[in-house]
Amino acid sequence: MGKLQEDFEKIWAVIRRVPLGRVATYGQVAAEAGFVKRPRLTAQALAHVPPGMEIPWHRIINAQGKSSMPEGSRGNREQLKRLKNEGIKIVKGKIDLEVYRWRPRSLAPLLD
DNA sequence: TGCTTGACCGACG
DNA sequence: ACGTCGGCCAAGC
Repeated sequence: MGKLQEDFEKIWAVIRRVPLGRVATYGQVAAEAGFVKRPRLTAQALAHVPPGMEIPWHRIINAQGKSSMPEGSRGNREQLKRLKNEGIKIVKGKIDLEVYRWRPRSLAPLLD
């Protein structure tokens, strides 16, 4: 396994902890996985999720409270649809992070 | 080898 | 509520 692949695993592990009905930002996920200031690693990890792997990818949104997928794209609609199904309110394409952001017990892993 | 591009972010004006 | 900038770093060309 390459190092990048291992990093992806850590990111995916964090994403799997985001509970139903809540969301997390790219930067938040990266930091929680031990990669501060590397939100793009989360984006990359999501883009490389193996087919068939079960993971709540739709709960990851950007720091502006919006889906980062191209507006109007299939993925974008699918994401918003799933979030609504989980009871999340979306006003003008935006989610209130103050209300729906996932708040884990530990802010960052001290181990690795 | 160098430059551009990303499912990004926070600070600043 | 914008637009810009610098930080970040793997991939593709």
